[in-house]
Amino acid sequence: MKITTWNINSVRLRMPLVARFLKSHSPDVLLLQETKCRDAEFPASDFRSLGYPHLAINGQKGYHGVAIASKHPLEPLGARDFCKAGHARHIAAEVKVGGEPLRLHNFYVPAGGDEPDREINPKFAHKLDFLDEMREWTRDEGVSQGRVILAGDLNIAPLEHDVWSHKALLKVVSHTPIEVEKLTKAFDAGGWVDALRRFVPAEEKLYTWWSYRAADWSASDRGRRLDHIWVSPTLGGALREMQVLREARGWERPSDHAPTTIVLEV
DNA sequence: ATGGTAGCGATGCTA
Repeated sequence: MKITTWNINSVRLRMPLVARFLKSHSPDVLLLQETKCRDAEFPASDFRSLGYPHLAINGQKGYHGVAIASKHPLEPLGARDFCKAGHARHIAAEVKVGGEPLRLHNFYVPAGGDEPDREINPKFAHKLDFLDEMREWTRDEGVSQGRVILAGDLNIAPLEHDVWSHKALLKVVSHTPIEVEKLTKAFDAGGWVDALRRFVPAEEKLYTWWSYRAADWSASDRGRRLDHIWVSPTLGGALREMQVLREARGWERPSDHAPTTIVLEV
């Protein structure tokens, strides 16, 4: 079972890149964030043609938006409106593998704006509240019980080597101590396994995102690990492979995020 | 310390 998460930054604009990725890597399931279109505008027929006819979509006009595309039938499990903000930032579905259901939660956590102070920046306050709700939801609803994957653009790089410079980014939204603490509490509440770090030690750099604003993103290599795949305790032993497709960041008119994939033996 | 780019959709907001 191969599962990819990718912040696509407009699914309509980048459908050719999605097609290129699906044809070359053929994941069973693709989780997308920042689709940036209403459900009626989602390029469903393109996904059907590519062999991904099963879709669970939660979109909105212009901003945010998440989707799950699958080769295998999906059982929709709905979308939670975190913080009652009316944003499309979560979608869940179940896919059957070998007769056993595998539950998928696809997240797009708020980026949080520029100023890391909840008193003066409502977007940062929203991000912190969103993370608190993720922890409470995980704890109170037993979200990580059974075969479950929580993945997506979590917009936080929690470890020192999830960013190009820990020291330089301590006051930069995505790597501040308060965000890291709240994300870690949500992670601990589920007993989740950090699937990507199972394959790359904490002492090694690992990024999934490189800013559009760099003159040469690859040469400067000032990346961050903003995209994550967490698996439930039950699935930890089933992890076999991980890949961050860095080369996709160098494709024509790319997303600023790279497709990030795990393989599970289930 | 600063400013740099991108998408949506029609002006500034979000990232």
